[in-house]
Amino acid sequence: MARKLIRGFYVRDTLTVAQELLGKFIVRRIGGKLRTGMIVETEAYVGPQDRASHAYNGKITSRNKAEYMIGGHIYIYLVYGINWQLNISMGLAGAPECVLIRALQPMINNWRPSFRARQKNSLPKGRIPLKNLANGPGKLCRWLRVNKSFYGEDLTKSKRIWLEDRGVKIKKREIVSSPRIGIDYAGPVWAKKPWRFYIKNNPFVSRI
DNA sequence: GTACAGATTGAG
DNA sequence: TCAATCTGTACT
Repeated sequence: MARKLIRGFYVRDTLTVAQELLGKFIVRRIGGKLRTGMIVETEAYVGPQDRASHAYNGKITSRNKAEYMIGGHIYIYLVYGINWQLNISMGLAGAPECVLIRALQPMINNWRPSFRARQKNSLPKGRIPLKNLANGPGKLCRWLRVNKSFYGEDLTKSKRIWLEDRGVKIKKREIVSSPRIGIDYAGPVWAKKPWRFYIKNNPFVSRI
């Protein structure tokens, strides 16, 4: 039933994969337990021509070099000093393309974090509505407990994080595309590209 | 060495 | 509406 996504899935056209990632599952092993969420929102970044991409104009730095890896590797970085952003490299080695995972639908019915969990994740006290657990790129990284230590991780080989196809099919007409979030600096042409994708009417997307 | 802004978030 | 918070990057 559940099939782990293999290299071939990621080594394809980035805009296509960004849409096909909707309905796929991220599985994260923490200790002996699995934490799973269905991807409901993504954004595509297609360097080097994309002004919104960290790899615009072919720029390579120690921060963004994971973007150039062959599809299926994690490109993760910190924004605003606090929030990690989980990206997956796409395409062939040397192609600076990636997909940002913006929101997950957590695969749990209810969740009241333990004191220990709150400490480790800097989570607020009390019950956290499922809806607000992973409905944003920074929040889902906190929930999955991923950070710089996952930089360059191979999703097809890792024992602590990978992606699965569980047979959920998202139809074309269920996919909404819109401009990407927070990239006005890229100028009107690139900021307007409808490269943000999310599942229509899904309550777990970061915003409408 | 220093300055500056950001693929966000949560509080007010 | 705005501050938090820190790293990468550019420039002196």
